[in-house]
Amino acid sequence: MPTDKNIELTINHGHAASPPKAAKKILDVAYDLFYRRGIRAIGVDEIVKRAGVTKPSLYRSFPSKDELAASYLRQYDREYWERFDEAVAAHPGDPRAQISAFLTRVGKRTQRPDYRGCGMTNAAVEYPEHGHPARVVSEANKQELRHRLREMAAAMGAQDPDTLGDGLLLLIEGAYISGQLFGLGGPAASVARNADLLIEASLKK
Amino acid sequence: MPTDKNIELTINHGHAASPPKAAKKILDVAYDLFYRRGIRAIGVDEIVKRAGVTKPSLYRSFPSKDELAASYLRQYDREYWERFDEAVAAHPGDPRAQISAFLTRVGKRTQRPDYRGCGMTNAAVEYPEHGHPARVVSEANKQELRHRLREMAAAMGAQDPDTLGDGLLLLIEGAYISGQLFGLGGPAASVARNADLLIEASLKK
DNA sequence: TGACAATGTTACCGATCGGTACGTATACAT
DNA sequence: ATGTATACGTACCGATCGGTAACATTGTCA
Repeated sequence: MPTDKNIELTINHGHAASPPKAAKKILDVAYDLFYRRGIRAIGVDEIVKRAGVTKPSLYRSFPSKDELAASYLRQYDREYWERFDEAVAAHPGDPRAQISAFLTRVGKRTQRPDYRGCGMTNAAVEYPEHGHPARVVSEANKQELRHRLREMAAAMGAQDPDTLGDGLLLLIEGAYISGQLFGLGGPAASVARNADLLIEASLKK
Repeated sequence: MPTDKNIELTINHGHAASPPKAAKKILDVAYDLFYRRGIRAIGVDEIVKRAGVTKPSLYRSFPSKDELAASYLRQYDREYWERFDEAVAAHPGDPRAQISAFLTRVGKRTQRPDYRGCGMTNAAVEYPEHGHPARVVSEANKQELRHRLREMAAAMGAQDPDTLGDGLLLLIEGAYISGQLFGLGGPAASVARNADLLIEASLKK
């Protein structure tokens, strides 16, 4: 991702206390609304209204609504890998424990009453057209997830690391979706246990 | 689902050869467009244009766009269980083979170049609001799927049938989503193999 | 103080959104 | 032939969509 002219890079450009606080407020509000109610469902008018600013402020910081959505997803991406890396860092050198920690966390998140699934997954569903700014970010996130899972499956000594890594990804995506579909007590609650069973069955004997 | 005032029940009401064919064309076109590009992404104008009819024709057969979307999903639901029951009927009395057959089929479907995921899942993502006509149909479909999978898991002698059933559901939903995210060669291709591993690890020893 | 750049505001654009009032065409029964 | 019911089309509605032109305000420099 070589070109990135978005707000997250220009938010404090020099002057110590010159505040483009509007851009931050806009992104914060857009993040919340896009995640909770969907990107297509939210109009720019509602975003600027809730952010307490006006439309031109939005369009001076973001070239378009689609790019604002992409910025939201880039923010989501950062926080996503933060959570992932926390689980990894908690169990150095033990990929199986890392996965277990991450999936336990995912399982818990999916049981929260306001859980709305994975922002990345949802965006890809909302924008099937290849090349859409939001979808590009989403696809990159998922490719990275697949890559990491396959590597961890190899590190934990799976017979077929690619299959196990992909199996874990299927369980994770299933948890994201069924978390928002079934709510509390849904199948997503069992993602960690099922992943553990799958891992156990996939290791070299 | 006791009340159902929609077109599928009134499409041939008496006169042998004088049905409102407009309604069928509308539903067919809506099915295709809603599935391929998303419900929110498609306006009623495009539907009637592609169907070769006019807007009042649509609103005479369907009370609203939301209800048209619900009708599309009811149609999707019927075809869904048709496919499911075919896999079941192919292996009478052998739930494990039934699941295997269904998941092999799902895996193949997800690898088709124009695959766009599960219409039910996608609709639930597009409409997070509880009670939305489209979401109601989608949730019912998923509840039924969960129920059937848990029953089949019990029938095949799982140690913890509910956990295995839910695990299979997670894999299936993961396949639906990653099928449209990764396309050909994505993780969804391995859904049947991973399900088999999970089943093997979940049976009573 | 004056100049400049950045940010904010008012008011508006054409296009499209879901939905409808109302007139027309066709078929059948009387 | 003429009523009656049904299906379909023309033309339109207000609201909202994403986006912008022109102007006012602000803070930071010299």
